[in-house]
Amino acid sequence: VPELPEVETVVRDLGPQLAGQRIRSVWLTRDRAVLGRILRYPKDPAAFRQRLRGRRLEQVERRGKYIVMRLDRPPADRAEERLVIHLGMTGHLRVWKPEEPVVKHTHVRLSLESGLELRYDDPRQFGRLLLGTEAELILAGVLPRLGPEPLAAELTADDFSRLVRGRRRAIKAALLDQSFLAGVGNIYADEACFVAGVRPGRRADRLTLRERRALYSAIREVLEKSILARGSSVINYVDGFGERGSNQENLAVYGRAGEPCLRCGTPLRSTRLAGRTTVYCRRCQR
DNA sequence: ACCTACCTGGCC
DNA sequence: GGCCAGGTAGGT
Repeated sequence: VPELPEVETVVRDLGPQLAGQRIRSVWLTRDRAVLGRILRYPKDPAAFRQRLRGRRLEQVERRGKYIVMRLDRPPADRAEERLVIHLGMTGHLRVWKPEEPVVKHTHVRLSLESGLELRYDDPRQFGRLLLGTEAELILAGVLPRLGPEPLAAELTADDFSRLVRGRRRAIKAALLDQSFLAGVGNIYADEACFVAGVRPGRRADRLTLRERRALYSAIREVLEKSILARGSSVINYVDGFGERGSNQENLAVYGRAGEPCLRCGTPLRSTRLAGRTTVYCRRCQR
């Protein structure tokens, strides 16, 4: 579900509600099988609870599709720990009033000093929670290395161009690879390729300089536009307040297979690429 | 650099 | 009942 714009929206929503809040208590589902899938580090639910209880949430940030919450320093002056959350396909992270009914598939609840509750629900259980220092999480192999942030000012068109030139796979496969670029998923990969006029199946290293530049701008454009629209709620994405985004109304190709291209009217084609449904216009995209 | 698996739920 | 879904990991 959530790609960069959706995660960014959740992070911006949660920041003010969570920053400075101490965690009073930690509730975890008693379903051990579910916990085993979701708690990636520490694996032991008791250890996870104990390490989180009483800690203060300092700041909420995003890295790729990950939500990163910095925690206050532990007593013994050890390195700073983070609570890292990936929403998978169907994860939701929201602040609730304690009296509000707990929705099905709620796996984690943190009660805060403010009296509110941070709840994590995830029907498909593809999301995950990690808690530890950066070194610890990297050592445990639970934090994959991520490529650059597509919206970072440091990533220039030339940088991007160089990265693309070095890949031999389909450009869309590269865009979906989080170690190549962090945060783009199936929706925005297709949308960016459309805006850039590039077929998703083109080999990355065969794109022209012009096309690589167009793609660089297109990626930033579709991501920024979606952030402004508070994300794409195609199926069940909601923001940190439980509200749907509106960027699904801006999507030109994703989910529009067979419908006329908005630019030329040709019916959009659907194919399978990198294991994902891929929609493009065979006339506008070369 | 591919597949397939991992889950639930919605739609045909 | 089967297929599909915005995600990754883990095996080949």
